[in-house]
Amino acid sequence: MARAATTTDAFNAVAEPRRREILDALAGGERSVTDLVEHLGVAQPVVSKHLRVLREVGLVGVRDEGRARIYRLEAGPLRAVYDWVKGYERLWSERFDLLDTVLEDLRAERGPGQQPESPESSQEDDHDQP
Amino acid sequence: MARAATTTDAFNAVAEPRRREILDALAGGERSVTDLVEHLGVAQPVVSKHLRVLREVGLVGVRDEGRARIYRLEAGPLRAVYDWVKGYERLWSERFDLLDTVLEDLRAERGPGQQPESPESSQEDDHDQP
DNA sequence: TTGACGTATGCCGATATAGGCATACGATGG
DNA sequence: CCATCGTATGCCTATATCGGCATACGTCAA
Repeated sequence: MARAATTTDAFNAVAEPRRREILDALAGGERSVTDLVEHLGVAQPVVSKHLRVLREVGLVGVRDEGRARIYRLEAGPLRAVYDWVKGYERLWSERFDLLDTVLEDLRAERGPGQQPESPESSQEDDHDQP
Repeated sequence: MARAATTTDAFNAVAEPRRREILDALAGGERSVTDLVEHLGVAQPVVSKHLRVLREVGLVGVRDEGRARIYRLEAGPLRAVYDWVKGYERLWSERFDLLDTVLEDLRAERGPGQQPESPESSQEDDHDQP
């Protein structure tokens, strides 16, 4: 067996940095291939090939305008990536690990039978690294 | 040039579904290799190899316990993925907002007891598979 | 020690990739 | 019709991959 095709899903398509750059560029608005070629500073066939991959996973859409092809971002498939990685958000902050420990300690101190006050509601703190 | 190594970064490491499964499993707590083998239902060498990749990008850590090796999640590197994809979140939300607007308009147009005018909404969708 | 256990590694084969280069192709303007 | 522009595609090479299988390695129990 070989590695999964880049066109398998957004995860694989987006693993390539150049393709991320393309998406980043398109996030600023529609662009023609030539536009992207200039923006990325790589050969045109390279860009066209990456665009093909992105199109196949539904991350970009195309529109014909005269002899040019205008590409646009279609972020939908990224949602799978987002949804997956989002679940790990709370895990990468050491500070948060510390907080976890503290909370656990508190819970323990309070003793069994006591409920911690609705910890479910405080979900959206932004845990940044110092 | 070939495709970037899976050990290049979290993006590449995580493109493999099996490795995501491993991380998901480890999110529930430390696990030995045998544990993971059972959990995933694949051959042991396969698991060991995936774990190697994950270790090389810093997504897991190991600890020796007797003859077993206990792996733990180390989510840090996922932050790069999260930070990148997070920027796109609002784009599919916007889409929904748009949809909401359209639906609202339709509802308003229809009014109490009115029919919606045949919506010619469907835009592009050029999902092609050559 | 011997042997069983838990893991890691080596080798193989089939498959794809990314980019370089040349070229094919459709649209447009003389 | 012909030349040119804007893009896509084909061919090529070097390189990795993932999984299967066998096996090496370290640890623990008799």
